[in-house]
Amino acid sequence: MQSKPLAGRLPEPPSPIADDGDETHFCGTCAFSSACIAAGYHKPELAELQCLVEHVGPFRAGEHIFRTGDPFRAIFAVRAGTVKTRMVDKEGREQVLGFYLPGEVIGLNAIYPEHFPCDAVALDTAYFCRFSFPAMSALASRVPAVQQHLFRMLSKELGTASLLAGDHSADERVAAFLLDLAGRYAARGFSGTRFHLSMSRGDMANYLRLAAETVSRVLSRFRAQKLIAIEGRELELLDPAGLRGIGQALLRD
Amino acid sequence: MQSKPLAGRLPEPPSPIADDGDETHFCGTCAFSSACIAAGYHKPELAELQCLVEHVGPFRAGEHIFRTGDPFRAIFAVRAGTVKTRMVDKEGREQVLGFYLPGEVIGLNAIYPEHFPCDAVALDTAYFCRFSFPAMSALASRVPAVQQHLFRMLSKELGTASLLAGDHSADERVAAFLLDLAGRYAARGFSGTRFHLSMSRGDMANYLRLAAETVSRVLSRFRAQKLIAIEGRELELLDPAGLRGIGQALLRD
DNA sequence: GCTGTGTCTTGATCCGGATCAAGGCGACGG
DNA sequence: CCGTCGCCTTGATCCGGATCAAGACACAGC
Repeated sequence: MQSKPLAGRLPEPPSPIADDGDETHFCGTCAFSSACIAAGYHKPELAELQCLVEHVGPFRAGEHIFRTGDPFRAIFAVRAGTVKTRMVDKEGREQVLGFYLPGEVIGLNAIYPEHFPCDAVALDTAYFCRFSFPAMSALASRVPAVQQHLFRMLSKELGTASLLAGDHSADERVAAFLLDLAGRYAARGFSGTRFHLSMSRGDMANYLRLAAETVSRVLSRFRAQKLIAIEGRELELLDPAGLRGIGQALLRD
Repeated sequence: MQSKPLAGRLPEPPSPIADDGDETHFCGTCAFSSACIAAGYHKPELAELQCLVEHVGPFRAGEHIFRTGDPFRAIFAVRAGTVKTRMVDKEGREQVLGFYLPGEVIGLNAIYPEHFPCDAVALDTAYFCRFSFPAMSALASRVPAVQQHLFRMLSKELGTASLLAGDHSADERVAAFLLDLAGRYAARGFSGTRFHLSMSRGDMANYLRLAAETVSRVLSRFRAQKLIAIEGRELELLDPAGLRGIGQALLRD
């Protein structure tokens, strides 16, 4: 089973949400926040955005937010915790498609097939905002900022998908992965130099198309080279510039 | 430079377009056709779809439809010919992101960054419909079917991006690639068993994260196993079921 | 005709990372 | 307390595909 082996985990239940807000405000870290800001908080349409949102959770580590084949009815914004999405082929082999941090959105790849093409699994205790997609589409028709925001989120995810497309060395992959996580944490207002890796080495390796042993070796080497400090899943980037030098081929090509 | 080494190429200029239509009809093979059908051909809004379209081309093999960094103003539907999209890192290494056949759309990954994150290069003589994106967005706000279609196209491309995510053998990759192309040709009304490979072995290999030599060897082996007939870039699938058996791990996991 | 160029194919060798194997460590349950 | 179970780390070996190399072929230009 999934586990949370470390004693000192983030104290999520006490303060799970950066800014849950009142009736007219939205989570400050949320991917939709800029849509709200662009449209203005007080327009009546935004009240509808509140109406079509449903807070769901908590999900414990290992629990599914949705499963492959589930009919698509909503997208989910992560309010707290971390999620992996994955596909499992008929031989039972898992392929991790991505990790999603607070403020990021899962389920966009289900619009076209109308059924979720992958599983979403909580890596730690996680909370979500559930947006009914039909309601969201209807709102998008009336509020250009919401439509534009959906287009942008979809397009953005296209870009990240092509990030790990190339064939790169294990060092490049791991360095780029750590920097990517760091940047995403920083973009949401968290520390971009010290953070907790919510995923196991195995998930990380699977996502990066490496063996878990290789990831472990690379991390050990990076530590020996004073590029990072890492103990279990607690990570600190000691030399982001050095990592950038290693991983640059994968970043903003 | 790019070349078209084979003498007997498709006679594109004579009949480049499957169904170019009149004022109220659209290319039958076009990715937008279902949006038009869903909305009905005769609604006045669809006349606007005609207005915001501009036919561009021809582009000769090797010419750029857009370049990395160009400001994003429009998306392009392929009317005839084939396109590759690619990123080139600062060391000059190329990474092919995808190939686009008639009826498919390029440029969706530029919405978020607002600049094209990649080059689009014609692989043979190619023609396009250019859709102004601001106009398209405005139309999408008024015609739900257009909005929905854009969402679906974006979401669909997310799915294909995760197709080549896993780590698979060279045989699996090549088999899945050939079947993918076959399926896309068939979906547009072309033959799904005999078609021309517009891309070089090098581009194919680059896209599949293999060496060109490996692709060449795999194709030779598939030919020896009577799975395919291939001569230069002319391909026939002799045993699609056999290929499916090899590539199934990559197809609709 | 000859020559240069780019593409494709095939063979020989090499290497990065996968795989196999073993051991450490912390958490948990008896 | 000990035993089990995951997860992580490190070492030893192996292999698929990259790389190096050479040659075939078609075509364009002179």
